[in-house]
Amino acid sequence: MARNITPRAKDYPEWYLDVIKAAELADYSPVRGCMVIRPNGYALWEAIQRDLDFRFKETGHVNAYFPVLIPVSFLQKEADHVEGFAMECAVVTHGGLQKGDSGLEPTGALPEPLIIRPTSETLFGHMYAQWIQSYRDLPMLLNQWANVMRWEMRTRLFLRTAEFLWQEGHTAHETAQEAEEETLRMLDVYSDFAHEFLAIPVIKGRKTESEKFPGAVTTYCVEALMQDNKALQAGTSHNLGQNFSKAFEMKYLGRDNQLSYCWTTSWGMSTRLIGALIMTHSDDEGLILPPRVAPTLGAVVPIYKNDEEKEKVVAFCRQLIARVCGQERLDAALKRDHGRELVSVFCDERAQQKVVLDLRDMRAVEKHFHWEQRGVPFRFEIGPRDVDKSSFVLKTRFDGAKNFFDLSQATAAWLQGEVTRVQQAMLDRALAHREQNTVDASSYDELKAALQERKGFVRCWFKESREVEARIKEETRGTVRVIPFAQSGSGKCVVTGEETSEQVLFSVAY
RNA sequence: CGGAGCGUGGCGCAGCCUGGCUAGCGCGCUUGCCUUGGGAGCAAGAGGUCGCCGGUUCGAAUCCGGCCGCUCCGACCA
Repeated sequence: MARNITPRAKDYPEWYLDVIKAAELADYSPVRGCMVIRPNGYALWEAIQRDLDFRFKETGHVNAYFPVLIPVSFLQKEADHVEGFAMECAVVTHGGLQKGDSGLEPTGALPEPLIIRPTSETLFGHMYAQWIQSYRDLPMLLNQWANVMRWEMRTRLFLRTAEFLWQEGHTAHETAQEAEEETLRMLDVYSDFAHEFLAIPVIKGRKTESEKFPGAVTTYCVEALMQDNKALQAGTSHNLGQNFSKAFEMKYLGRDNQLSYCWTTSWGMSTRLIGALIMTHSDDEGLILPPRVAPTLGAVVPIYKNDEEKEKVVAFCRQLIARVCGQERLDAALKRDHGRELVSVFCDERAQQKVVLDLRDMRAVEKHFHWEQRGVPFRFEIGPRDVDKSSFVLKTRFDGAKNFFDLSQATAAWLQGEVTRVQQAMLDRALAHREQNTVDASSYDELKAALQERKGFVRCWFKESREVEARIKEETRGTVRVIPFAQSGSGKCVVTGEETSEQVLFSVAY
């Protein structure tokens, strides 16, 4: 159907890139591994930021901004951390350029090289050490929205790029228990956000030792399953224990008048979520956005044959928009967008969502494809026949449903009802996909077969072991994605036969 | 970094093996007409140092050498 999009069944990675291109979400940059996030894509990130940021504020966090450059010596202070990140750091060695024989060349070598942050634990540690004096300064609950850089070998738009946008929360606490509570609280925030806002079902749990964050005591994660049955880590929350506070001398004078090291955490979600959004919901026709996320919630497409019909139909479209968005918002939009072919009417300023009246001089069918590929959740189709009946057609993007409504039914509350309904239906559909693609394995052969056949999440009893995990990864490309919190009973490890009380989910991951 | 492939208008490609006139085609773009309930049609246009550097030759997109870049597959990863 969509002639510019490769069907998923033919080539899933190609489909993914086609969807991004068709929806104009991102483009490649002149620099290898980097991407330009285009307005349609950035609007998704803004929507994610708005909702997530509110959840951070609700849980007592405040935002700050830390610089992008970090002294190399900082990275060295925590042994595991260096080892984990050293190879993927971009390094700044010079402060200037001069004209040389073959064009501009670096000059002014720095006494100590700087790294472009791959993450900011070290810098937060350094500052926290200065800001935290006593238990009265705790907990310290900061977050920052920032870019980070990791020199990746291979990149994919949104899923893995050299530079990406994210938020990183960094907190310091008085006790180990408080830090653990914070780590788990933020994991809940991530899980709720994924379900409620992105309509992406995720599984909460813990990472194995080999998958955890370099420098963490424990890493928790929310893990999602994509349409092609590969897993995607959607967010992580780390309990850093006292590893960083010892490395950076983050000490506080306690209620007992003794100096103690802080207990710290960090947690993050990134622009990778946009990739998750695409690979969870979209279809062969293009992008599908959950209605709460969509910057353009609805597109109104008038259908007409001649000027007389056009006038009649467009007037009706305005009536419809006035009912759904409010007359004042429509008037403001008509004034602002006067003479433009697309009139954007806010239906919710706070959520920055709008309904667009499409007055472009194109055939209606082409407009349909246009909005469809961009994932707009609702399309209002209005032709002369509808005007005569005082009705309109509502097409729902996620299931292709076409329904007739009377103009009198169209209200802001009605649209919100549709939003709620579709949002839930999309979550349900994604959840059903995950459940249908979660299988059990009771032997190593079954595990191997399931991973090789890309069955999705493969659940089995497993006794955690670096060596065994490495072997399985070698043989199947599969890894332990998550050790879910929800556990009951015990069984024998499918590989070693040892008794264990943990079932894990294996999968091949992005 | 190892293996494979590819660089020709914005995108996708043909031409290269076997050198030769003005470098083609599809999509897209611009203008006009005509159309408009699932990607119409016609007409006229705009747009290319054939990745870069060098060599062979009367003559190079085409042959030779070097370099650069990109994509895919592995090792590494939010």
